[in-house]
Amino acid sequence: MHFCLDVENGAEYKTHKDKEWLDLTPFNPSNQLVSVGLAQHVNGVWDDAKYFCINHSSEPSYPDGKSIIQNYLDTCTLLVGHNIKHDLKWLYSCGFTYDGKVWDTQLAEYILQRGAKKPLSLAVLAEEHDLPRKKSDLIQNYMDRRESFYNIPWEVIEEYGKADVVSTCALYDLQNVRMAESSHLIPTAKMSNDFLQVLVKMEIHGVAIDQDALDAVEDAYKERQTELDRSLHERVYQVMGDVPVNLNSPDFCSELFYSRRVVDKRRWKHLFNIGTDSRGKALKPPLLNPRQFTRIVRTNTTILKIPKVETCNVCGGVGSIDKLTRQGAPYKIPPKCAKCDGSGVILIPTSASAGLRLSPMSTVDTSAAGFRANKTTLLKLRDTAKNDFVKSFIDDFIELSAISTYLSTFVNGINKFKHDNILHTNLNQTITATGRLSSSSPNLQNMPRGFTFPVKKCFVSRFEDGSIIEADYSGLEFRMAGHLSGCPSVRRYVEEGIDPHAFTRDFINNFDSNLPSITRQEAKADTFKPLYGGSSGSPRQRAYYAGFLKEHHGVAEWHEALKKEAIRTKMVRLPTGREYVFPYATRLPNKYVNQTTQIVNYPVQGFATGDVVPCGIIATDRLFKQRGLRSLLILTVHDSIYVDTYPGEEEEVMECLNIGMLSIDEMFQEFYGINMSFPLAIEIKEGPNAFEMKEVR
DNA sequence: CCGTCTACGTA
DNA sequence: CGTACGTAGACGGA
Repeated sequence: MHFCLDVENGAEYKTHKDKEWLDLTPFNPSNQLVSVGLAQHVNGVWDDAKYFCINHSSEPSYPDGKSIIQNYLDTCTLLVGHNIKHDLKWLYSCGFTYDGKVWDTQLAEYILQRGAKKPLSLAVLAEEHDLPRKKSDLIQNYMDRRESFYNIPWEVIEEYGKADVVSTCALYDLQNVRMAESSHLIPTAKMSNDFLQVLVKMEIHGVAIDQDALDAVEDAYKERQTELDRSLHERVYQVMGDVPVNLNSPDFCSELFYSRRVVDKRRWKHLFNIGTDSRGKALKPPLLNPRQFTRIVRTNTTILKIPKVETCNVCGGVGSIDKLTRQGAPYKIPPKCAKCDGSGVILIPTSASAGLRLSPMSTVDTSAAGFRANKTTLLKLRDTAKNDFVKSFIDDFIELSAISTYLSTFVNGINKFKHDNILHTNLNQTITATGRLSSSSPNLQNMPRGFTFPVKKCFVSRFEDGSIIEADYSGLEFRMAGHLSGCPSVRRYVEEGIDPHAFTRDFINNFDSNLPSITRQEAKADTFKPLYGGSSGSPRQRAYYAGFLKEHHGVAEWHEALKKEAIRTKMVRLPTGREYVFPYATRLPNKYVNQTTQIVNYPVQGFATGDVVPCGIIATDRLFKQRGLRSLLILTVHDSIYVDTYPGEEEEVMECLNIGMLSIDEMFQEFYGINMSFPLAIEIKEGPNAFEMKEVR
């Protein structure tokens, strides 16, 4: 029996650090499940949606609503919904159970879009395909007034909610037709929907937070932040004089480091092609030789001077002026002095140069406010710095910037989103162009790497004497590039146990012994660059990139084949059937193929982290269930799985990870009917928290 | 108030 | 012509 389902729920506006955000989750005790709408597929058509009140301020709850819904779920074999992960989280959190399959119309639409990042809301899709519409205008006023669904009149909710179900049913019917026309996408849709059900569990489990550990790390960071802030402000005063200081401001930092002020920001942006394209990617800077670059910089900036502070001669230092209203009364808030902008002082430039006088080297160093003050640019220019004052300033500034991010994004992020010491991140399936997950609220995919980041001490087991176990695929993207391309040399590297990143490191370090050597971690970027169509860099990097494609010539040949496929079909298809569209793939007169870097990257990224890893996670989840483990899957970060391990289950959890994550061949047979016999390997770490992890043999 | 830009971090 | 992401703060135009 097939059903289509949609829930409505209460949502609370929350405040954290003066910022407001809407909490829609079932994990917030002030949010309630308000209603459930259900339509049933009978004799090939959807019946009229039934609508149940669960919790509402004025409407009595539907008599036996919960058990009626549970009875439907018990007979259901396919549950359809738009963004059904949200509905399932609510149902499970309210005690409902469901064992059948799901079909998320949003997820299916995402797969049908083939990497084109177009809107996926039910409203837009209904409009686009001329389906029965959502009735968003019914609730718009209530939403604007921030009325909770719990308080919106019941008749309105019922009409709105039923319309959502009807709209979703129609979209599902249409998708059946479109999927039949592109039947190679069906296995990906089915796998993704199975994966969705594991993700629901992961999000509900969440990560347990040790608040004391988090507070301790926060205190340590804040102490260091205060010290760096004080010391940097002192030094800024020496080189800038008595000016307003904001080390978070790109505008101020540009002037501080480069001693120049942009005359006309609009013209500056135009000159250096600063901005983002329709997909949010940075535009390419213009090609200028050093002479042209220097000339443009000189003619469009003024040199900054240390100002002398004088009392404002208009307001006499008060900052406001004695102006009366038309009625002759004084203003409640006296108008600001226009001359000094309310500061009471005016700054007269002297002949002394201000700032740290770094010289930008090229267009890549420019930004909208002038010049970039990020880690890479500053480290690059640090070598050209005239004295130790500048060098140590740069070091301390870089450390402060990092600590500020750690505190504002990560420490605050955890505190902002956790519910009762459990952090339920969102694992989003329909965001990326490639098919991998994204993570939000908070983003747990961009935490600094484990052993470098003490904040991870707060990620602990919820079980007394429990532990955190993490398993990740070794060199997955490199291996899958080898599988997809059939490159014999990549396969040989894997079979002979050659570490590709160590190889890269040694190649680059042996190229010229006079240059500083790089670490294995740093070499990773160089391994991936040629794999994803990159070729520019320093002489030793370029030599390595050329060497990579010569060594792994199968990869180079595959890149050419992919480009041809993209030009011919405007599409690239993976062995799993997943597709990506490249509508502008053409060969330009200079032989370069538009969108090359995406054409060669998407298949590897998508296959490895969008097809292989989800299959490994589904398999691991099945093993946990079969063995009745109490340990919980709690997170995945692209090529890794985290488990909150129940004490005593450590060995069995590691066994499940080993079997599950390495059963891709079987999983691919099941979902896609294809072989994936390329050798895979995983590494397993265990610890009392996500910081103190030790590799387990 | 909202979009753009910069910066931080990850695989 | 490495790719893919999310979040916070500053800024600037409505």
